[in-house]
Amino acid sequence: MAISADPANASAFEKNHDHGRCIHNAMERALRLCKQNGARLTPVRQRVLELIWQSHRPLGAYQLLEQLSKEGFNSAPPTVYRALEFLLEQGLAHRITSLNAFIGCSHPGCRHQGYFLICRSCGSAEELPSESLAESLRQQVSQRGFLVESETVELSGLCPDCREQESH
Amino acid sequence: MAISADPANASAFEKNHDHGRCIHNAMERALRLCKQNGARLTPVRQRVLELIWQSHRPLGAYQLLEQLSKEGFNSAPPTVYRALEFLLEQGLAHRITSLNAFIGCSHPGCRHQGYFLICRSCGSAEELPSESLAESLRQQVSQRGFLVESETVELSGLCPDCREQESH
DNA sequence: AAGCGTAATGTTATACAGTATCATTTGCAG
DNA sequence: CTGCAAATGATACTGTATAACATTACGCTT
Repeated sequence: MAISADPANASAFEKNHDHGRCIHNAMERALRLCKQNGARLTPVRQRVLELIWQSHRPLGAYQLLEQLSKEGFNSAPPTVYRALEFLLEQGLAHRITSLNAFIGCSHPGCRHQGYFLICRSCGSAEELPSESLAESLRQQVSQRGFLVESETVELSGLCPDCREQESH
Repeated sequence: MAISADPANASAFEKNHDHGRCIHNAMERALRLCKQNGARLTPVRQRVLELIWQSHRPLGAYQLLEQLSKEGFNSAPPTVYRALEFLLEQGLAHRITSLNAFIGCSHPGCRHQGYFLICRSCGSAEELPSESLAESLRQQVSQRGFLVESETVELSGLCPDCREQESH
């Protein structure tokens, strides 16, 4: 599999991109967006965001909690759930319902629902930004007079890399 | 809103269809399918299937459990989860991930993933059998070399009836 | 700089969802 | 009727998420 041209904006399924830079960029964007919205990216919130960016795999609330606890943060469930709620509100993270887990949003700022591809083998999840898909969903549904307010679209299977592995 | 032509096969959002008949039909089909597959539709399993058919709204495992308990069935969680597992395997029920709840399958027998429209106001959920949607999902995704094994597509919002209500 | 209101965090407890494990019973093929 | 496999019973536990209330920190006004 080829390495994407821009290492800071690579696919989650690209195992070799410059992840340090990738996280750094994400944090910069997050700070900018929060300032812009008059929202406070406090230490816990920032740290949670970093953690869910660090692994390109969705993380559960209690995994995050454990890490936070190691780092001296308060370690009761509400702490992490509040931080996550904030990040979801600001459009900085997504929730992966089918995994009870959370992941950083790869296109923060623009209002959107995430459509996700989740690899059952390596656990990575990638956001699928497809306007045409959104369009065809909307079309199907409005035909029936249904008003869509939120969408959960999560496809699970094998990412290109793992698919290759398994065929050996 | 008009009453659908076939009362036994109405939309979940049709509040006035012949629901007794609707359940009856579902149970007949279920029995036939199980016999066909050499699977045993035991009393708990049958009752759970009836319960999730009765309300056109997805029911949580513990709601089901409570009802079973009232009716003298064993009332420990594994009982209901086993029954649900069986029904999912047989393609008689679906799981609605975003609600942690379960609903009867309206097209049992044919292998398919359910795409769901869920009304946040009345709680009904309806299966959206859209081949074209499935097609466009598959297309988007195979472009990226991803192999889809299972799909979760759940759209939440307002059903036609509730939409009307709210506009008053 | 002091005081004040709101937002954020701390703390405890509990609700809700799902599974592991092992014992017991039931249904059915031989 | 016997012996195996499938189904159920029973207990305990793991994991996910929120309610409720106390306390602290922040930023604005005066």
